[in-house]
Amino acid sequence: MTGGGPSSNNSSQPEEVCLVCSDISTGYHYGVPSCNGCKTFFRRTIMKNQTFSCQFQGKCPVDKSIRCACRHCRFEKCLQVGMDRNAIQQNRDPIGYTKRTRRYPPIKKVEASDECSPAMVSENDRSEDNFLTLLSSTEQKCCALRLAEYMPSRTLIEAVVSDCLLTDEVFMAEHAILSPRHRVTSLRFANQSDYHYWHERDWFVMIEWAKTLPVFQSLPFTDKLALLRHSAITYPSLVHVFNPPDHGLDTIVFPDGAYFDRTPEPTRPLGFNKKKYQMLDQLLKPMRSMEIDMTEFAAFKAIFFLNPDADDVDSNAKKTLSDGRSAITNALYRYMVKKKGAEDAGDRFGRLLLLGTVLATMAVEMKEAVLVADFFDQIQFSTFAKQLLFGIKTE
Amino acid sequence: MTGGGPSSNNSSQPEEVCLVCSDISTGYHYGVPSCNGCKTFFRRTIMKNQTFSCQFQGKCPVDKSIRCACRHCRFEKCLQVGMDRNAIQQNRDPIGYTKRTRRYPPIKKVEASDECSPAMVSENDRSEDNFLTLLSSTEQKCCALRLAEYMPSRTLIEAVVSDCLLTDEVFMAEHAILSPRHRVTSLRFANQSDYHYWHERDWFVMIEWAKTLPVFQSLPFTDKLALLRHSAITYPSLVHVFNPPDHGLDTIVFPDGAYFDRTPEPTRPLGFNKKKYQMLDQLLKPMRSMEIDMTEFAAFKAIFFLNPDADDVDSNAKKTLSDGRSAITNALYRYMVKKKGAEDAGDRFGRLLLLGTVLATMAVEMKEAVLVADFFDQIQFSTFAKQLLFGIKTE
DNA sequence: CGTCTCGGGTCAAAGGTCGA
DNA sequence: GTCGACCTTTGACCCGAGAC
Repeated sequence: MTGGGPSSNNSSQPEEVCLVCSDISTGYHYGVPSCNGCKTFFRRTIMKNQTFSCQFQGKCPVDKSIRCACRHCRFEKCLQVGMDRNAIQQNRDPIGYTKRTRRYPPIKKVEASDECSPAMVSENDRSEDNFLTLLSSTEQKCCALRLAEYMPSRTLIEAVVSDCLLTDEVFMAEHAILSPRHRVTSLRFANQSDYHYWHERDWFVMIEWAKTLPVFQSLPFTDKLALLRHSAITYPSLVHVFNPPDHGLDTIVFPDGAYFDRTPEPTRPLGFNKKKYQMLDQLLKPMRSMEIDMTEFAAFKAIFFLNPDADDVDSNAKKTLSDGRSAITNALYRYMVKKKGAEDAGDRFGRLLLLGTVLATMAVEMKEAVLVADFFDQIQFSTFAKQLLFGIKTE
Repeated sequence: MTGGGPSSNNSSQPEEVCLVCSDISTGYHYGVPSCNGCKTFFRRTIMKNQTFSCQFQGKCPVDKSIRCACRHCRFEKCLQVGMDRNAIQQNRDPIGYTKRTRRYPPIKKVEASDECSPAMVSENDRSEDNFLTLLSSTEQKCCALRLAEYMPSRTLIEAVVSDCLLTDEVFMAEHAILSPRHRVTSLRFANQSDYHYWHERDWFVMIEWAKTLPVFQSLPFTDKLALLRHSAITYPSLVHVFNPPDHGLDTIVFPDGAYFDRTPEPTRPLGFNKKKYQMLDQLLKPMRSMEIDMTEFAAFKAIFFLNPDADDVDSNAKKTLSDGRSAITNALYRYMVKKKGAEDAGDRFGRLLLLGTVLATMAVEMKEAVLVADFFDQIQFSTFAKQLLFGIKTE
């Protein structure tokens, strides 16, 4: 370049700056280093012979981010830094025009990443984001399956090794249809068999859901069991809390109209009531207050399911789980930034992850077999559920 | 072919369609082909910072004919199809037609922009950030006190109600000096009395530390006890893990040279070894790998100490705790953004908060008195420690 | 004859308006 | 108050004259 090249300058001053708004300058315009916007703004104002008036006191700051806020002050600033109105050429021969291409090519640049860097979203980020989308759509299928009539009778081992139903299009088309029994016709206080019924359904769906997770698929069989066991109590709770029907901050209604709330049930064991309050106060209320959407819920469920610190998980699996979890965490965070803006995302993300402590607490407490018994009373579980909750005989 | 009009393309593709409501698109808005209505709706929602909630299940269809039926679902759809909130600009100068104009509130604009504008931080943010700085300096005092000789003998109640030593300049100047006993001269495998000794010291410091927290100060006495009890096991663990001397990813060395690592100790109870592994594998390794600094540690400790879900915390205190915790969470997040950049902050923040699940697990498991006994064997605690771990007699 | 700069023109996509 | 058809304004990008 010839020595005076605008950008070659000194290394310390890589870009010249618009004297009007401090944006990056595109060269000298009307005698002043300025950006494209201020250049065009000045020309237009002169050409159209416009006058503006300031809504305030004629002292508005003019900055890249707010340069459009007050045209009067922007134009004043243009003059003040020395833009020369005589450099405007009133009439010129018209020039040919060309059709321009879309400003937004199919790929969106998104992600606010400041202009300085290449700003390309990394390949890795993109695949994590795609996975989040996938998780969300899987979640919808889970909802459908949960409300269907279909309910297999099988052992835990059979459930884990069998092909995944959620990804079986034929099966889903045929069976994943709302059962008439799973519609709210009237509310009634939930009894023991309601709890049983929905827990069995949720465990069934849980395993089908788990089998869609690549990280889960890659684990050895015993680690799969360990994770499932670890989530046996928390998974259904999460599902009950998140899924409709939503009856406010202190009532959980099952899809068939059975419900429970903070009403104490003195005839039940202490452990039962404690569990109930915990779920309502520590999970239901915060989750509903946050108005978590399906994508966030799907991510949340997966993050806490893929727990490297779950009991009996082999140490070889910890790294896999930890990485899988991170991928989802990061995608979730980016999702929240997009949805709520960077400012609120931090708070929201923090709140959601802190709910993990509640889940962890529930998971540990319910490991005490006595509490399980309290919670579910003396009613018999299916073989499947017994194996899930209490382990497989051979152990 | 550039020759064709912008949208006339081929006759087969006459109109582009709004990805939100399937109405006719008027072009790309906020990154997405969309109609005028959805465009304006999106802008207004962001500008006014509105939140909607769905009356149904958050799955309302959004279509030209019914797009106004559920604003929550319409906005969700906008986000889902990829409308970019970063494309929203600041308020512009009104282009007066005839009547007066409406202005939106200042709008918040944060993120990446950093360098350009003063980016006025909100008053609230600033005070949260200041508090974080304070936490960090308090943490340094805690370290000093921990390594001092001074060790009071008092009951739990006396400890909680007495004036805070950490903020007593005179006391600190006189007593917070490194004791010769708390220097590593040589390493030796930790025995039972080493555990005891350091736990007693850490409990002592914990209470002095807690008394510096305004939120803690504002609580009723019984809630203070509940929080302290809840952190009785996890607080010392955190301190052991974070504080020097750092001997790598699987050894904890107390300041006086007593150490422990993954060496199994078959003569000890099972609970003891389990606890040890948990601490080393689930806390020490992740925390040291992350290279947490003192500010982050200080915030982390406070976030998990101020646990609204701790046992026996009165429901009136939950809100206070929750807010106090949020303030720190937010400040911590902003700190990480400043330190690591917006990109890495999400990941780091997530990792740190997820450690909360480990803490929660430890806290619950150790509540079983039998585990406490296992861990500490049969050696006698001080009155103070007994009250802390097992409760005060009157209960 | 390049090629760099700085004039002006263009139009997709921002934001604003106001009757329904 | 919200909605959205219909405005104005913005600015990234283009063309071309003139200087080197």
